[in-house]
Amino acid sequence: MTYNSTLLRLLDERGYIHQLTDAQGLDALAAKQIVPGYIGFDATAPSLHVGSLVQIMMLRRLQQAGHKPIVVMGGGTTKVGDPSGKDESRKMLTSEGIQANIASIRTVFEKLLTFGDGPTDAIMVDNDEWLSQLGYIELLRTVGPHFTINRMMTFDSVKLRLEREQPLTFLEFNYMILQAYDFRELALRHGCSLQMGGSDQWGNIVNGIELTRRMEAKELFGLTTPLLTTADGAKMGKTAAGAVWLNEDQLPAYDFWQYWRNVDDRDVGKFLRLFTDLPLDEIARLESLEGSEINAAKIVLANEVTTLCRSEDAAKAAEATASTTFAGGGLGADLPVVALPAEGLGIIDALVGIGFAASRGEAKRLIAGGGARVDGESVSDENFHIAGGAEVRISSGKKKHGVLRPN
RNA sequence: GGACAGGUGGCCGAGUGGUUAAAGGCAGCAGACUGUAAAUCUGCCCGCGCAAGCGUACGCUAGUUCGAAUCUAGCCCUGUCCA
Repeated sequence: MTYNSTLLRLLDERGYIHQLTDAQGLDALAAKQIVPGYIGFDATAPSLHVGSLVQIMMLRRLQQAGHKPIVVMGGGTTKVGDPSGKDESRKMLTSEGIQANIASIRTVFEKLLTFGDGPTDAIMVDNDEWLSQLGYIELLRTVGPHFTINRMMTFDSVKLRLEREQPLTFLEFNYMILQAYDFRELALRHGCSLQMGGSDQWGNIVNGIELTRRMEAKELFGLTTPLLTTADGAKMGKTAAGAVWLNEDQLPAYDFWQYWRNVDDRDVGKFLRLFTDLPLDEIARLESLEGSEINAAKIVLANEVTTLCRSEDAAKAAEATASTTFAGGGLGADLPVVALPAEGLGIIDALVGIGFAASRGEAKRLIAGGGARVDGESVSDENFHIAGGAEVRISSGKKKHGVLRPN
């Protein structure tokens, strides 16, 4: 369908919309007034990773379209501890830990959204503010009657667990109630009328809408994004080194840049639309590049996203490092560096030291497989000694490079 | 509280006394081919050691045995059904 509001047109043409509860209703509302909309985020780690970037960008679009983004941090839900994790994740975060995480996560939002007190300025709230105030009996009496177990059992999150015979705790079962409660609370406190989220949040969002309709007779809207996977079917944001973190102190800018530079050909257009502000005709042009020319589009993607999430300088530095490292075979400034003692260093220690191998055994396997290089030359002798005194380039495979620098 | 089924490496999943550091798959790393892509093929994939080897590891603990992921007991956890 075609939309009248800037908001839905923008979200639609850039590929953010998967499901929408009431397209006409939201379209009409967004066309005539400022719509405060929110998305909830986890506070379990000091940084979000690229898996959350779609949601963050959607808040940015909301603001670009003249509406008000509300970032909801799940401080309250985090406090409870996420029981869905496997055996090890029983750790309960302390309040201080959660607050520190929220502060750290906020730095990224500040790059992508404009915060303040204005009508379309973004705000950040913590659901701990209201969730920790809830009394159990009170909650049961007020929201309890609006949920039937019958219906809760039909939600995918519940159904899948039961079908796979995996444990589903009462705590988790209550998540959807708390989430629904959040939406109502935000509607009352901030006039919030839209909740967005990943497609897995659909059920939670709908619950919030229904709860608020029943309790407050207010009409709210929900919108979900498509589940973002890479072209080869993997979930976004995982690489060799683990998650692709948005915060600089969790992942150096050069590695962040490299993640986007190495994206699958088929994902380039989609990612440009979702993760950059480039105009659509420009994206169409980049996307149509074929063969090795698409690499130019990937560089644009990497630069744009790195600029947004980190800084323009970081993007430039990363690109410069990449081009001298890959094209010239030189040493870029952004490469990881390890000190090279005057007496030199064994190849194994060098590989472990710079983090290309987790253990000495792994370093040896890398060497045996022909993947270890010093100054571009493959090293097959695990006793190889790197002479001290001069800067040396060390590589694991063709993509991971580092510098050994005399100290 | 009871009956039954189960708890294996990052994940899934074989394995019921020695030839099992544990089949197979996925994920990951490297090589070849390329475009710092994909697909494909090949090798690697617990730690230490140049190596023979050593140390850890199959929910936890204690046993049986020359020898246990495999047998026994207790405990913890999960599922299904029952109270």
